[in-house]
Amino acid sequence: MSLIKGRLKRDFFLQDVLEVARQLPGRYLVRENRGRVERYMILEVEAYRGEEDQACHARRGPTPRTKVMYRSGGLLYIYLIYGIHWMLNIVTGEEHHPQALLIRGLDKVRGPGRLTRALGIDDSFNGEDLGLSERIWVEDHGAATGRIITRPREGIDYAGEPWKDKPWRFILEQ
DNA sequence: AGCAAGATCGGT
DNA sequence: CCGATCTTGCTG
Repeated sequence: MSLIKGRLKRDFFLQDVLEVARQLPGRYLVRENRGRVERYMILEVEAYRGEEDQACHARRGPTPRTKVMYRSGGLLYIYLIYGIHWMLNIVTGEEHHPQALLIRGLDKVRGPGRLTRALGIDDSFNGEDLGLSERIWVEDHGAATGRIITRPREGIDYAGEPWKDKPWRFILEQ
């Protein structure tokens, strides 16, 4: 586990997605773009966990789109929703255990579609390695203030019971 | 080849 | 509440 201040290493993202979801809010998403480095505190994430999770894109098994979720943690999974918005996800867990965290909210940039637009993130980031990338990574700046609350995930009623009610949305309240 | 649905957002 | 906009994955 990376306890020193600085970039979170791959081992952090090899944990189970629910563990990463508890630990990620309060950490910083860092984007380097045209020589500028911008840091945004992560405030809200949502966990998608395994083929059995009927809300997870991996519920139908590996496909061209979801194959990155089957790789080991620390890579980005990017997809387009409604033909309009890019969604930013971080793959977690061990290889062959498809999991990902949707980044739903940053400090000053709420909403998963808005934040990718604000940070200039598109499908060219699919498969990007957070441990090695020169343009996007996550930093630990020490303990966050505030508490983390959980809520059901948004927009996944189609998943049915029990998946639609799992409290797998994690929000940092400050 | 055709089609229905979607981890959203902004405007009425 | 509705439309935008287009990829994905299922069906045949």
